[in-house]
Amino acid sequence: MATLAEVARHAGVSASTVSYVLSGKRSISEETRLRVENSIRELGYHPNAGARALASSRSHIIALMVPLRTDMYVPVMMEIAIAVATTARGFGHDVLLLTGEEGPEAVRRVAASGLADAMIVMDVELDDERVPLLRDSARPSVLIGLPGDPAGLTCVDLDFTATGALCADHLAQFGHKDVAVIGEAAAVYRRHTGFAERTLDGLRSRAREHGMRVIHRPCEGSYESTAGVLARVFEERPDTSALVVQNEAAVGPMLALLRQQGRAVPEDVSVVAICPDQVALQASVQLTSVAIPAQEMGRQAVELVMAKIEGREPAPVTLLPPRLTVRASTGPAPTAP
Amino acid sequence: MATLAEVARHAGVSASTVSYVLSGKRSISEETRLRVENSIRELGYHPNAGARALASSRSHIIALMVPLRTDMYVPVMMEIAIAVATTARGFGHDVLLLTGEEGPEAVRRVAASGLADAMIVMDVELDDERVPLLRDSARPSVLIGLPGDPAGLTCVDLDFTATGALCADHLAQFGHKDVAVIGEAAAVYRRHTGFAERTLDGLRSRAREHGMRVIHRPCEGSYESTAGVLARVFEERPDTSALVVQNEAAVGPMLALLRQQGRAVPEDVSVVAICPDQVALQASVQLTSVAIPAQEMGRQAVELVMAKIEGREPAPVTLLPPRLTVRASTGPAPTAP
DNA sequence: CTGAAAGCGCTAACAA
DNA sequence: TTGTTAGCGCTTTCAG
Repeated sequence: MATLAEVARHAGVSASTVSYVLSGKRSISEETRLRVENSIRELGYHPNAGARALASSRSHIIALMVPLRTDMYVPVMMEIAIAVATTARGFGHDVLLLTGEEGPEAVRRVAASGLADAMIVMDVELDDERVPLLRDSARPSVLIGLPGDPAGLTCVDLDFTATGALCADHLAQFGHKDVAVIGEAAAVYRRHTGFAERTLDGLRSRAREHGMRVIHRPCEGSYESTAGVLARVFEERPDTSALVVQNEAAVGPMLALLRQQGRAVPEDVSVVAICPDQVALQASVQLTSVAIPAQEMGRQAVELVMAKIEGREPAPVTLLPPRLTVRASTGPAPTAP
Repeated sequence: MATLAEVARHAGVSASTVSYVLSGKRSISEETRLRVENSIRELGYHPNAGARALASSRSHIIALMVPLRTDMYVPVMMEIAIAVATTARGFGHDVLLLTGEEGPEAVRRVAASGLADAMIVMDVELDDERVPLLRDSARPSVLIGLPGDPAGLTCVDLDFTATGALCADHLAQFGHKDVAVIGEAAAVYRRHTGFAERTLDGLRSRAREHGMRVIHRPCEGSYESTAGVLARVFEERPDTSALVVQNEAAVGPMLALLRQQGRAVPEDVSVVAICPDQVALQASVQLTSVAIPAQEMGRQAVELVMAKIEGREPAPVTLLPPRLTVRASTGPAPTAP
C-alpha cells in the first residue's frame, strides 16, 4: 500500500502538500495539484483510515444502531439502512452497523473509542435507555423515531399523527361512519414505540371532528390472528365500512379473508394501509395507502447528523409530512341497506 | 477521553504493560493485571480505534457488502447481516456496511485504506465482477453464495442442490407424479445468481429418479403474477398435485388463490416452500418447508473470515445441509379420479 | 503558495 | 514479569 510520503516523493512535493490537495484545506497551484493527483492515481493511493483518524480525530464513520427485534417490518429497516449508507458515502463517510444486542454499552464504546464520529439510532422507544447516554455524549447523534422527551436531541420521523388524520379525512370524504384500525402487534404497543399510538391519536381526534366512530385492535399479522381480529371487529361493529391497516404483515391475509367472506373491496369495505408502496402495489387489490418514506428518513438522518458534525445546530425535530396515494381499495361507503 | 498513557500512570505501570493487559499477548502478574483493570474501569478507558489500527494495522472491522437490489427477500438479508454483526462482536470486531452501489470500487477502497481487515460479500452472482478483485486482494474475504468458479475463494451457502433433491424426495414419498416449481422472479434467473438454478437442478435430477415430471415457472411474487403462473401451470399440467415454491413473496398469494379455486391444501395440492420458518408459520396453512438458515450462514461466514484473519486456511466451500420440516401443507397425492 | 516537523494514541520489538 | 522506545501514516501548526 502506497503511503502519503511515497506520493509526495513521486510528485516531488512535501507530505503536507499532498495532504492539503486531498483535504482542500488550503489553496494549491493548479500545477502542483495536477502533479499530485497524477501521482495518487498512478500509485493507486488510498489514505490509511487509521492514521487519518488518529491525526484528525475524525474517523469518517457514522454508526447506525438497528434494532435486534424482528417484530417490526424488516424491509423498512433495511431500506432506511441502505439509504443511510448511500447518503453517508455521498458525504465521504462509511457506516458501522451496530445491533441492539450490546444495548446502551455500544453507545459508550463507540463514542469513547472514536470509532465513529456520530451515531444514528433507529427504532427509538418512548422511554429508551439509550437516550440519556446519547444526550450526554460528546458525539452528535440523530434518532429515527420520537422518544417521549426529545429535549436536547435531534429526531426525524414520519408525522404519524398527521398520517392518522389523513386517513380519517380520506375516509370521511367517502362518507364512512364506522372505521376499524387493524394495528401493530400488541408487543409494539406494550413497548411504547410511540408511532403506533400517535397514528391512533391523530386518527381518533380527526375522526371525532368528522363524526366517525373508531375502534382499534392490535394484530400480530399472521393469517390466524388477522382472521380473529377481523371477526371480532365485524361482530362488535357490523356496520364497519372502512379498515385502516398499520401492520404490513396483516395486509395480505386481510384481503384474502375479506374476499373469502364475500366482502368486496372497495364496494363493501374500504381499506387504507400505512405501508411501503411496494406492499400496496403487490397486494391483490392496489391499496390506497400512506407510504412509509424510508429512504427519505435515512437521507434526512444523515444530513442532520452531518450538519451536527460540521458544527451546525439543526432543528430538534423533523417530521416528514405523510402523503396518501389513492388507489383502488377505497370508495364511497355503502348506502345503508 | 482517557488515554492508555493515563491509565498507565494511574496504575503505576508502563504503557506497554497496559497494552499487554488489553491484548493478552504476554503474561502479566495477577497483581498488576488487576491494578490495571481497575484503572481502566475507573477512568472509563476505551482504546482509541484509530491509534490501535495504525499501530497494529488491524482495524478490528469486517466489511459486509450487501446488495442494493431489493428483488431478493429482504428479511433474509437482514437476518444474515444481524447474525454477522453479533457474531463479529463476539470476536471483538465491528461491521462496516457497504452497499452494492459503489460496486467493485468499494472493495479496492476498503482494502487499500485498511478500513476493514476482511470482507464478507452477500448475494454473489455466478459471474460477479467483485470476485476477481477479491481473489487478488491481500485481505481475506468470504462469500455468501456460490460464484461460477470458487477457486481461490472461501464460500458459504445453503446446499441448494440438496434442497431441491430433498423436496423431490419428500413429494415422491407421497406418491406425487406431477410437480410444478414456482420459482424466483425472472430477473433472478437472468442475473444468474446460481442458487435458483441449483435448486432446480437438484430437484429435476432427483425427480427423474423418482419418475416425477417437473415444470418450472418463474414468478414475480405479486398477486397478479402468481395468479397468472398458477393458471398456466394447471392449464399445461392439469394433473399437477404438488407445488414447490421458492419465491417467498408468492406464498401468501398462492395459498389465497388455491383456496379461491377450491383446491384444498394438502388434499388436492401439496405445497413445499423454500423459505424462512417465519413465513412458513405465518401462512394460512402451516407450510412444509426447507428453511433458509440465515443466522447460520451469517455466523459461519464470520467464523470463516476470522479463521482467515488469524492465518488459518478454511475449507474453500461450506455448504450447509438443508432441513425439511414437515407441516400441514403436504400429504398423499390425490388418487386418480 | 509550499515545506518542515511535531505529534495523534497505540503496538511490538528490544532490553532488562 | 516489566519498562523503554521507535515507529505506524496522517494532519496541522508554524515558518518561509
